[in-house]
Amino acid sequence: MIKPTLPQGTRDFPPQTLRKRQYVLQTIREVFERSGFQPLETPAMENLDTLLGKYGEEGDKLIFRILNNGLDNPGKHDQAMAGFHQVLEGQNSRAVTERALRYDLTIPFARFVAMNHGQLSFPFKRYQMQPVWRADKPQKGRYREFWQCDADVVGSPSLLYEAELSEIYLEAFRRLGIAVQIRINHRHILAALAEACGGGRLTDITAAIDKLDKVGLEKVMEELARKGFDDAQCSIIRQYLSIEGDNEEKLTATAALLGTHAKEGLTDLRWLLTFLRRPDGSDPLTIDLTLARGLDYYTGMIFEVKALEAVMGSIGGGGRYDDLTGLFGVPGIPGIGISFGVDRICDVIEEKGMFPPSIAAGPAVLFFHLGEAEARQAWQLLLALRQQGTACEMYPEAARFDKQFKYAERRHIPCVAFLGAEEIAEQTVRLKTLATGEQETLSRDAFLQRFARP
RNA sequence: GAGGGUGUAGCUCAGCUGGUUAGAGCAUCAGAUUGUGGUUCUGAGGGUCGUGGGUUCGAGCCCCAUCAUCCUCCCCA
Repeated sequence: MIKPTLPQGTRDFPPQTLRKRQYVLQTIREVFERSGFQPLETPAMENLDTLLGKYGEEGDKLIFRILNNGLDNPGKHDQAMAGFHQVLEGQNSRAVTERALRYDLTIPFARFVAMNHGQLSFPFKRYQMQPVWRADKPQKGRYREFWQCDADVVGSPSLLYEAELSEIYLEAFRRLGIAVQIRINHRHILAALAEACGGGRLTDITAAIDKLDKVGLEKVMEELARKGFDDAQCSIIRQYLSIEGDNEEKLTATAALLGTHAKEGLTDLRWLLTFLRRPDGSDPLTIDLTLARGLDYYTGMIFEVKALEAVMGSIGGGGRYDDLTGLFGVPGIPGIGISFGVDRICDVIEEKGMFPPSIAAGPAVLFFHLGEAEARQAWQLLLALRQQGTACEMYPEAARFDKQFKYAERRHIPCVAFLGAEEIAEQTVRLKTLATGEQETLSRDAFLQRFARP
């Protein structure tokens, strides 16, 4: 016999935990649906080719690959051996693995759109809530299997969707009771910065400046110097990172520093901020010029959501991509999407103790088991209660009362019903509310009425 | 991929510089009362101390390895 364990970074979800997750999923789903997004699901696994090269070099390493079946087939022995040698040299081999678990929901969606663009009417708005897998090393807020909730729109370059998705973030986190900061930036601005530094090396720059709030300005500049940026280039980046103030001030300062190269990005940001501006003049979004986001396919506005009042990495992110389906041979379909990190969101709500107590509630009524004959009568009432849509159950045997009470308490069942000899004789039922200890004797009709939904 | 912490009862943990039969609280079960529990009292079950080696007269404690888990860096949701 072996000790049962879970694969690293995966978790079981016992009932109490799952209720919390479902509450989060349901809340987000309602916001998606209300905004006109339609549900979509894709398979847990994709062809490896579909995923490789879409998430950057690091991303490829974190994709869970599925070993092909039948590798022990003697007829294919040589092929398999050759494949393994390729794998050992760090290359991919279809002879060994040709499928992989999905890494996110965006690329599978792009694959879906590329396959079905003839049937879809654009703009196409879909949401998707499914687990994804990453071969990361687990730690706080990081799992190998976790859920994402994505909303994407493809087939329109309109900034109206930047606005719509922003409002979805705001509304969802408002409903969940999480205080967040939603940060935005624009890839064009980052590109303009790289341009001002002589072009190219965009990744080196973004990787370094992304760490600003974590390691501080001086460490960032050290890293850049180490990577071979000269004084003139460092000076520009230093000025860029030194830009502070409110959104308006950041826009102005960036325009002054980067000039025409950044114009398009700045115009987009300004439009979005103005569009979303609240009646009191406040901006619900915050410009963060250091925000880069690792995913290669973003080309326009980028988003990231941080929980305030909680130590946690980002709990959501997204951005616009001009040509995601182009990777699959269908060019010219621009899109934008956002993602909710459900597991981290659950962790934050748990940390803040913000889950509504109601989600722990069990069935409405527990029927006590008072003996074989009594239980038979009570069972009929139980069925009638269920028929009208009220959740209820019966204790399985005529155990001591304290056991039956304790069971009700543990299951968070608020009421218990007694149907014993007396009640049967009088055609009544005795109802006790556990929280208050109150008891009352009701006719069976009145009893059913008590739990009937309005 | 690099580096650290922690593994003792179902859960949370104690266990001294290595020394008899490894403990506590909670939980569970049984009993004291039985058509109304949660307070109280009594008792019981449950641990090859993560696993495998080593040092020692003697290891839960020291050493090595291994596994699991948590955390930090990298990167991310």
